[in-house]
Amino acid sequence: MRLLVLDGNSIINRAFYGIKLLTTKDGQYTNALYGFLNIFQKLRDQTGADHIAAAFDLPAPTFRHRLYGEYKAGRKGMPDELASQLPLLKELLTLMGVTVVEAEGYEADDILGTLSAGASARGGECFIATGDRDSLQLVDDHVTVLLAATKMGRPETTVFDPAAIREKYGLEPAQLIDLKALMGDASDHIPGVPGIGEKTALDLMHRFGSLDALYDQLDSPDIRPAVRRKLEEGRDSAYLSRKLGTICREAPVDSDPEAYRLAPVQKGELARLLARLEFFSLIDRMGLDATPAEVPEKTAPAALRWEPEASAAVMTEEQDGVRSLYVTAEGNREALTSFWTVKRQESGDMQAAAFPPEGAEYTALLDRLSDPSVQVITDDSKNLAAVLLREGRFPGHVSMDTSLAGYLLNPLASDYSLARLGQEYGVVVPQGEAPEKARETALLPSVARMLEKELEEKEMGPLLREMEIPLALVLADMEKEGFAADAAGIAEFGDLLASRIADCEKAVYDAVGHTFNLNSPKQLAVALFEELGLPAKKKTKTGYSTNAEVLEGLRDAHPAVASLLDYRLLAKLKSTYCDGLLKVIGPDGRIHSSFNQTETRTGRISSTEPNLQNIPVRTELGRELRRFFRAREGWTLVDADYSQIELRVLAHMSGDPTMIAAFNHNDDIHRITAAQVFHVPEDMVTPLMRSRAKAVNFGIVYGIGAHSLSQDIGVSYSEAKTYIDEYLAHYSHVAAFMDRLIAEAKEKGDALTLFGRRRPLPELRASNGVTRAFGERVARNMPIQGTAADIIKRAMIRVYRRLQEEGLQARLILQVHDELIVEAPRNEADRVSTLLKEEMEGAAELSVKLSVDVHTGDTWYDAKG
DNA sequence: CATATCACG
DNA sequence: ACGTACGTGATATGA
Repeated sequence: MRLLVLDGNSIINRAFYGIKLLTTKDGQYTNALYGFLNIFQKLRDQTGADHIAAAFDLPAPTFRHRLYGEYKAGRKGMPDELASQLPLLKELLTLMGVTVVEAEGYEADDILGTLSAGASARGGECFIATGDRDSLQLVDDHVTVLLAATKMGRPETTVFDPAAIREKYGLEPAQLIDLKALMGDASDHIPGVPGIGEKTALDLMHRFGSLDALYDQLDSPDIRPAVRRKLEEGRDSAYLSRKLGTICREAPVDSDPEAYRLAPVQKGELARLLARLEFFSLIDRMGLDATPAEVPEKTAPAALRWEPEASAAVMTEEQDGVRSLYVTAEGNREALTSFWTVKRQESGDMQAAAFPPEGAEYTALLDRLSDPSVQVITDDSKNLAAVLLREGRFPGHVSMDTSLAGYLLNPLASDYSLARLGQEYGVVVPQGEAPEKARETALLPSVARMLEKELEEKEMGPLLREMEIPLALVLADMEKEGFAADAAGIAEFGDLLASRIADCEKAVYDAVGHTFNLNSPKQLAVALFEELGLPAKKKTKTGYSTNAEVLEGLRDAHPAVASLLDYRLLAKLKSTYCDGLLKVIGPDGRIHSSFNQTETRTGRISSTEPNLQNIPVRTELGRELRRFFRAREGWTLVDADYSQIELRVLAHMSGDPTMIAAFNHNDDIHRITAAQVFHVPEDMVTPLMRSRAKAVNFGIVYGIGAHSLSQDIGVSYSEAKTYIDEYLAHYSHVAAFMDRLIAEAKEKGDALTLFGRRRPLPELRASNGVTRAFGERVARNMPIQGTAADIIKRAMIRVYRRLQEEGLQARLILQVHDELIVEAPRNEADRVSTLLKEEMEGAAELSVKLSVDVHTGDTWYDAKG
């Protein structure tokens, strides 16, 4: 018999503080539950326990509690974010067959004491799992404590049996009670003997063995007079502490381990609760088949019948004269692609079929996918579009894309696969012999219906159909086109960097006196702050910071620093850009980045493999790289970027007349801001004033704080605060708008863009002030950044259509948040420039004009104004 | 696999 | 005891 007793309160506390806050989409906090379950799994495997109990505090309700109904079991001093997880934890444990043990007026400790005593008395083996050292006094030959601690941010369990305690303290487990009676424990409100700390207490216990023996021999010459006096004065406190520190072993709970034999796991219920908590990985890890009981009847697929040979099936569903085609596609740029299609039969059963890219059926399928009278429902329209474009087809009419819909409904998630959405919406992957991909495909109709409904409720249908789905086609085309890169030029530039890097490296080693790994912040910190004795200014989680800001401050303190800064700059350019880009130039001499449409929390797109949205521009040397991004022979690049789009969005959304007037005045906004903040005429604005005003303008968009602004522009906190106050006084509608954004986000639980895109803000309900402040900054920033993202998405669709309508060969090839790049035959360049400006400026009707600057050139360097 | 750093808007 | 402006992605180190 092996009994594992969990100290529920202690472990959930550790889990809560050890893992950053997590919430489900409806705002239930889950981080502590997640951590607890992971620890639990580990402990169960480690101990091989067949009997498990989980003990929780249940303080006796006081009169006041009863009177005012404020009493909440075991929640003393607990933040709400944690308290709300406690009942769910007990439910989870119960479903896993674990007995939850509580006794009114007793703490978890007392239950640990009682159960371990019971097990010990019956000759069984008992493990106590806790994060609290108190329980060490319970250790004996039958009782082991597994102490959970966090070392260097990593969870670790230390095993304490009697030998381990002897080794660590030189005492028997039971003597730990007396030890604590002497030294006290601030966290437990045990006073101990005032003036006696851990060292003295341990020494006294080693020499006298117990509290009683010590006080019996208080006259012993072995005790220093100062210590003796403290002991005399603290006698009552010591004995009181011993009483307080002794864990009760007779709590009114069943002490027979048999009572805690693991009950059968209630699989269905458990899976359903875990799904509600969005712990999908745990469902798999626990070997539960995700079979929630509450499958919406209308959308529940029956068992999937997999008929590999039944490929001639017609995949359309006809309703009110509209033909629908459900399809998922797999493949990538290089590999051939097959389609999976799904059919809902008369009987309601689902069928999935694979179409390899050959034969008449495949061609027939392509025909249907290109037919604008068929509405296509898919899980990934960008991929579908990519396949069709590669086949030289034009994509037809996609009416639903489950990943894009899932993203609009919750941009905080990270997985929009059918399998994950199915779990979220209670649609089950059918069992059966079919391959997993086919079985997942069968979820498509049900998941699509569920998402459709919720999307309409949240008024985001138009966003899906008129923005995201059309954009997916544009992105697919951009990925297919790619951006021509001059590999030889990049390689040559890399060689140049390599030699300059070697020089810097040598200079640093010479200045420091020995070689080390310059890329290791850890080794670098040792060299700078220990060996050279330079002042360390900032700390990171793991040591001293060596970032550019710190180094910049030390530039003149030691000759190594300047070389080091150069090294960093050059090494970054070489490794990330030269080496990195060379790796991803395709056989066609072009770089085909992936544009991800479901990645960001604000609605922006992101670019990966490689990231073409962070190619250097701010330093002259880095900017050189853009010379290697070029138009193909006989073509040119047309680069168009919005001027101050986020500030214009702010002017519009806030309706601030001063700011609107400033923009319509069509002048330098940072200069105007400077004039107003610093109370000078516009022509008296100095470059310094302008750059500070610019920082304030950015700061406002980011949800400014005076502290950060002062750091950014290097002025005092109070000066930074003055700037912000002046700013908000001048643009008073902006101030009111920001307050309104926060109030609305708090009320609705979401931040919203002008076009109705949402971002849930669980942070606003946090009790932690720092987290809440973050939520407020996001509530201010997301509507602005997100609206700007919406506008450029609209612009991309308009540009794409216009190029098509006008029969131009020019193609969109890149978007960098406020910038679009088109590659055009030379003779189209002028038309394209005009077209870009018109479509981008016309992408939204705001109360300020949208302004776009256009430039052309053979390389990105030349085309970027 | 997390952390630090740094590239972009 | 914390943590200091919004949003991303790639690289290197080191547990």
